[in-house]
Amino acid sequence: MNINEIAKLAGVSRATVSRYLNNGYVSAEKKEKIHRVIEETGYIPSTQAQMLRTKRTGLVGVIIPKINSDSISRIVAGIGDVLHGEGYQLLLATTNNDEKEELEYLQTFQNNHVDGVILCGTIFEKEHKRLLKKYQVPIVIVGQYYKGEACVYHDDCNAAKEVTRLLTKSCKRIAYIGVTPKDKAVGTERRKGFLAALSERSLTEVASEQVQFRMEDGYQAIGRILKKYPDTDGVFCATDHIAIGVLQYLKEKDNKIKVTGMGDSGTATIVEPKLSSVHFYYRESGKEAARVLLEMLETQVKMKKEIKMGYEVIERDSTKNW
Amino acid sequence: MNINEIAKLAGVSRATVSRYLNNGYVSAEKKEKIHRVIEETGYIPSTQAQMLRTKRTGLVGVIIPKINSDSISRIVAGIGDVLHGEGYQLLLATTNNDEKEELEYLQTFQNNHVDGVILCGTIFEKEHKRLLKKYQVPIVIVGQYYKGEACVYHDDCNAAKEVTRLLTKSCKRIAYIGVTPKDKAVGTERRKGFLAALSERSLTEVASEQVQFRMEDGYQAIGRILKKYPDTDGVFCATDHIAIGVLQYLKEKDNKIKVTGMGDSGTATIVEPKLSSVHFYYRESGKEAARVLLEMLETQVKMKKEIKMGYEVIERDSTKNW
DNA sequence: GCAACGTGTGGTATCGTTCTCACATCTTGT
DNA sequence: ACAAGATGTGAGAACGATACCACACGTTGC
Repeated sequence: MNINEIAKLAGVSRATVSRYLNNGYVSAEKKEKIHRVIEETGYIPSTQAQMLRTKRTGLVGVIIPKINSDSISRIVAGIGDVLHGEGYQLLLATTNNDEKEELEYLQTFQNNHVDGVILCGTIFEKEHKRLLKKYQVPIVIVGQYYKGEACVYHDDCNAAKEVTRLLTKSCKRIAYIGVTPKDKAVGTERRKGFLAALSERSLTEVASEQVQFRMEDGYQAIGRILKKYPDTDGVFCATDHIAIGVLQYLKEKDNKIKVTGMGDSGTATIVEPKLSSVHFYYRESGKEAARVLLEMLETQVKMKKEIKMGYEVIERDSTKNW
Repeated sequence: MNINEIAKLAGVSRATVSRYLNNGYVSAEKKEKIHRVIEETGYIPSTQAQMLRTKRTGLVGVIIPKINSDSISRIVAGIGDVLHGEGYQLLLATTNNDEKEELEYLQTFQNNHVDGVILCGTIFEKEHKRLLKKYQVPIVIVGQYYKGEACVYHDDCNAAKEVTRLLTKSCKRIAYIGVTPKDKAVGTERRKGFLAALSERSLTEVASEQVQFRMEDGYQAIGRILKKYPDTDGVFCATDHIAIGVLQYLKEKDNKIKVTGMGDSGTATIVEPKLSSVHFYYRESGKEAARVLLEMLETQVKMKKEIKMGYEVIERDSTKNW
């Protein structure tokens, strides 16, 4: 069932059917006829043919490190909120934190397929910069500041600074557990904020560990730290996941030092003690990124809008006496 | 840059370039020439044109109620594991638990766009049955048993039964908190298993609440139950989320009755007491569903394979004396 | 010697749309 | 009354690939 058949059945030309489906400029009489035929046959235009002809796919590629993450699934949900409403579908690509896969997907998406890309990135190396510099498809980066491209990011530095103050107000020997500085947002910025808060009080960190994003990493890191510096009285963790691993260790050892996380994951209020953390409006970030992309798609202009999202420090029990 | 240009530059016909890209049957000499031209120009075949011509899109539609869920994100991850490897991309559609949206996406996907569909369904009503009966696109249902279609589902009934035994071995006045029976897997089957375990010991439930999937629902439901039946000594919850809400309430009231969940979400080991639950191999379910779909895509046969996945009961602290 | 087959090649039709153009008709304003 | 514009229509050319067909050549086997 194609547009030709419909045209024949309705006794009009193919072009008129096409207009009926798109512009207008069709007489009421023929409109009625075409409408009836389409109704009867259940005809639906071939998206493939439309894609070929119009160069629009109605697809937006979303590249994420992994789906099974609180923050990322919220971002994706936000993107969906906005884009689904505008008739776009999300083409999801998970990279499993593999930089090479990420680059591959960027390539794939660029070549074809999608009208735009939203990149939920973590690490940007030379290869990324080269690729992004001459990227053909509208792209928005979310979760990281990236000079020269549209991006929606979080005020990681100040957020980290403020949450660290929950520690510095009562602790003197504070340790740091974070991630690789290659991750500018989570690794570098949060560390910068952490150190800024310490120097406000003329403190220096007791110890610093660099780990992955998993709970076990936090668990083990705090073990190493406490072994070496048993008098540590506060721990800053770059993510809630890490912090929860830390709490688990502390509970086992019945060591009630203070802990902060970042991200306010769903589990932050479930652990005991409830975790002090920073809430980022991830869903909003996703929405915002989608809106910027939409704007680029509509105007066809590559604008390098940079949107910094707010945050909210939430003090719970892990920075009190528990 | 299209296949014509490449053909011209390489001094061969368009067809030969096409063969070079697909079958073979090209002389070494021309292969070399074409290869060089493609290399130089960075030419990439238009997916849109390929889609139109071949009727293959390389896309698989995945319909899920919401992305921000432990079980679902694991299923999606599993689907991705398998399908990405075979050159398919996932087209994600979230329905926000809205039946109408789900039907819409099913329609959208059927009409065009995708080679196959994986439906992560919850509720199947008349409308679904009508639609699925004459569905044109290979489809696999995951998470629910569905007669007449390929499906990958879990042994919810026996899993619920076994996990309930963790309660019946020491409790006599057991309450039930579940979800709507419209959800066959989570609502009906799990309840059936629960009741079966009770009757093994000639027990009857003390109370039964039907709620949504959120933590707050569990929190409030257990409040209502304990108000009416303060001597309740065990609670079966149809999902971990609900159970965690229940635990939160119990901790606040310092009431240490026994609790079970189902699904073994990431938070089950984080709450205090650690939650006894059932582990479903969601990621495997996703993989399995993807494999079944692949088989259907390859053979072009609509097979109604039904795969029941295993489970593992995990006893933790919430069914011990905590 | 020639039928049968495998290999290699190009021409052309085709997929199902939308776009451009030419032209016809119907409203306006002056 | 007539130009200018809005409205309405269809023919035919794209879009960029693959599929099908015809044909050419070289090798076999009998």
